[in-house]
Amino acid sequence: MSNTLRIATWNINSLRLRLPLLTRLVEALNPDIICLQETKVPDELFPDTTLPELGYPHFLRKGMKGYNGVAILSRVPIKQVPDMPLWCGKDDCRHIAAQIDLPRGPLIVHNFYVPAGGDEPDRAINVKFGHKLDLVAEATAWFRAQPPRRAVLVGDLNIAPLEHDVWGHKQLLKVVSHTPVEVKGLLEWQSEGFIDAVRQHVPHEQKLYTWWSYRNRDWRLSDRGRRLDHVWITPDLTSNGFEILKDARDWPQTSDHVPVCVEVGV
DNA sequence: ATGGTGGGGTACCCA
Repeated sequence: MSNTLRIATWNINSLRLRLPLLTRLVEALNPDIICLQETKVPDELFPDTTLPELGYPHFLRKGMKGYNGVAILSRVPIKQVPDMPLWCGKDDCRHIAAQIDLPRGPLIVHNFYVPAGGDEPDRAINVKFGHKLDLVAEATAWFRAQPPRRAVLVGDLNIAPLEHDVWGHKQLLKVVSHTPVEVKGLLEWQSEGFIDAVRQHVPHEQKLYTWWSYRNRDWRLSDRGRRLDHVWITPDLTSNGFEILKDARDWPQTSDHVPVCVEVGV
């Protein structure tokens, strides 16, 4: 018997504005669990009557006014994992974790929104870059102290770690999201017990993106993408396959990120 | 080299 869960992640860049697009996501990917980042909605304004109609009666959310915000929507019952760290001492709604009780034992789903990090890749002059590095380092230390098992970690991690996770490796070495110090940090975090559940299916010399800037008029033609959105699993789970919903980048009034979905053997 | 486009919320900040 194989038990699987389809787990999707999407930086939706305003949940309220793009609520209609969630229907398309469900039709295209049929996920059991949807992890969202940049919901940009305070909890008291969360659309909690619409989500059950979409087929997701179970959800957790952690939102604030204007910025950031994460949510986990589920077809099956979930409960919030309590007592998670306040990363970098900030209560800025960048992480939420769910527990799903399954026949083989509980599964933990972590949903992260790592800071973008500003423009200048130098923490001496850009506190946002320092914040990004610090959050990644804190998360690394946290998972080192309590090694994950039966866990899935998803989110907009805002770092493209591999050469072919960006359109131009050399061009982007000094661009925030692909600098060596960020890449090193992200890979160290991943090495605390996780496997890249998407890249394991794709040769490393093949380009793979999940984000295309709004600033390119013809995003598909210029194809200056980056793989900023990730799905990691612990080795006691299996990644049976994945989908990067590139077509979502052409949806009306869409996000600059596209959804990523992995079918996980749990 | 620069600026290009979005969202939030109503002046800029953030991506």
